[in-house]
Amino acid sequence: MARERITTKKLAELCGVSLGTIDRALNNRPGIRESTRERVLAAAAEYGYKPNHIGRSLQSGRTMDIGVVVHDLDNRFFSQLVNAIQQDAWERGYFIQLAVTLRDPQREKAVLEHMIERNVDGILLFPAGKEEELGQYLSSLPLPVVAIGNALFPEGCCSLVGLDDRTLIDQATQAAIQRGYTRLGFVAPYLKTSQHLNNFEAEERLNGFLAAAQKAGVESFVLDDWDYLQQLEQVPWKKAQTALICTSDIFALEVVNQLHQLGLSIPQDVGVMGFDDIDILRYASTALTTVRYPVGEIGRMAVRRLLQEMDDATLTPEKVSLDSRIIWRDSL
Amino acid sequence: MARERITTKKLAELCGVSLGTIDRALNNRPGIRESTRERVLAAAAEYGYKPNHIGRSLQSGRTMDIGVVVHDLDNRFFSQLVNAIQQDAWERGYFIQLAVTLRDPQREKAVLEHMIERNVDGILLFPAGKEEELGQYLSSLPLPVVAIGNALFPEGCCSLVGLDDRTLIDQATQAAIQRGYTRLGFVAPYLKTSQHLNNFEAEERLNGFLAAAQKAGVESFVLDDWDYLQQLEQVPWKKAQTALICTSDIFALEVVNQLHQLGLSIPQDVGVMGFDDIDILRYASTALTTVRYPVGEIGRMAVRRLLQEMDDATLTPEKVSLDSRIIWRDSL
DNA sequence: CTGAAAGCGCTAACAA
DNA sequence: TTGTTAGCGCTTTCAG
Repeated sequence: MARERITTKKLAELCGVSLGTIDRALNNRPGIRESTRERVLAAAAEYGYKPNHIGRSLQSGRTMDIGVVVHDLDNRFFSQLVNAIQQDAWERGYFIQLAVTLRDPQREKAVLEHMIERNVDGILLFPAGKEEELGQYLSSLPLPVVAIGNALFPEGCCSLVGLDDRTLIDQATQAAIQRGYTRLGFVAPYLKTSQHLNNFEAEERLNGFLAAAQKAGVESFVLDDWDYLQQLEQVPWKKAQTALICTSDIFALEVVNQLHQLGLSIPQDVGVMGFDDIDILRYASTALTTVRYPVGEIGRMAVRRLLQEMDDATLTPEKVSLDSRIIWRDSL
Repeated sequence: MARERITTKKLAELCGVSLGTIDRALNNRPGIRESTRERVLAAAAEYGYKPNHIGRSLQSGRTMDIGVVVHDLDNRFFSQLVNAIQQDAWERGYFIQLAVTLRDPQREKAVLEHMIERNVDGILLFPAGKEEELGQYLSSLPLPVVAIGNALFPEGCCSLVGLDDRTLIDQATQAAIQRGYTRLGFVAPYLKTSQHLNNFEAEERLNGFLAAAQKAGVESFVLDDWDYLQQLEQVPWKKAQTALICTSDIFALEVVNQLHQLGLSIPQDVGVMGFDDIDILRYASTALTTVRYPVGEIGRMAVRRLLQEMDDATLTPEKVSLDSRIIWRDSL
């Protein structure tokens, strides 16, 4: 806690010049004698002048901040995402304002309002709400928003960067079938209880799963509620070679724990496939086969797209799907 | 992308009143006729007026933002920390500006400069630099800084919220000795290569380890370089019951992987103790005994202390150490 | 090459 | 009860 911040005005007094001259010196503008510039810069250094970004923002109408809104950070996926975004944004000269929704559409709205009041130049959002209202609200905002992962309804109200979830799970399911599994289970615990939330990704994955199972004509079931671990106790594993396709690695790891509890071996008795390829799989009790979620690339792509839209307000919403692939390990 | 934002000035024109009246209506100030207030509020709603935080900040001198600077977010510990901070700050009406240092003192300095230019009201910092310069720099800032985890040198230049690392590891080491281990290894890979960095926590833990080992008079060794996993191949495990005390769970998990590779059983052949109690231990191949790092409480305590110092500039730096304890599981 | 003045959006102080 | 004015720190005119 120390000396007061000095402003351009005081600097002008101290140097005995006008504000215009200070500005020309500090910001490398032309039309100033070299000796004057040096004198000003020397004084600025001496008195520890630091530009006041607030004043500059008010004048320029830009804050060089982008707002990042995700569900939470306890979730490994989001922390990796935010990390990638922050890094990339920093390198492009932008700062991050961070807030979380806790999957609560009300809070999402509140957070977005705060972001707007703070005049961020653009927003990256992992949407929690799915109501039509959210889409309209976002389209009405005076700044660009890019959605990540979850799509918004109605579509087309803002750009989306994510994966082609449906096709990927379709392919993963087919791969499981090719490996000889004759019964397929899909694990997406929150699908049932949070229908009012934006579960675009999970729904797309479910659709991909169902499509593949139907095409192949194999038996299938869906565990879409939070009692999914107990449900596993009821499955007649011996009746058919079963593979469990999970919407995320975390659920897959829980499934693995539970299967071990039940005395079942993986993949001999049951096959398990995850989704995300989170880094902690490295330490897991079973090496999990999974679909890679290129979280870093998605973060960077989202930043890139957002900056484009910030730069050119006439750009129309676009859907960007990144590539991915199955990472084969030991669980399926 | 839609209608322009409306300002108080335009609102005043539209309502046919003055700026002062607009202010009184919008901010619930006294001295305005109720009917006028209602008329203004109705107009504000109709035209979608939203306050401009930038203008307000410039006038008030406060941004209601706090800067959060950590090493990175890939590290689970930091993402949990930031999560706790963000939640708590939000509830107290503050927003988070987030940036990472990547453990680079240069970048740390750059990031802090940006935070200051953006006029955050206070900063929470997990320090990367250790030079005396950083301490002096921080004390010279016109806003309060609270350090988390790592202390700053020279001490006393800002408050610190963390654990009593030395005592905790001392106790953990003693506990290992009581369990019958007769040789003790300490694992802190980065101690050797990053001596120019702020490793206050790790150094304190090393000191605690050495103190306990010396008191008990047992054989001890330290693995302080990045080849620690290879080093494990050289240890004559059969010669004495060995316990490995690790500075963090991540290293402990790597150690566990490597010991398994070497065909050793835990804890029969070797004991392993971690530090942090990160949540992913739940899925790990071995249930790790560890020292809990109360990351949520530390984040909240840091926010609390920072707000106090923001509120009262006369407060003098203080060191806050939170309680912790050993979580006994299967690895030691 | 330099200075003066206006204005970004908001609030606070003072008049009316 | 309402209006007017000045100013937060900075940039951008337009004069000189």
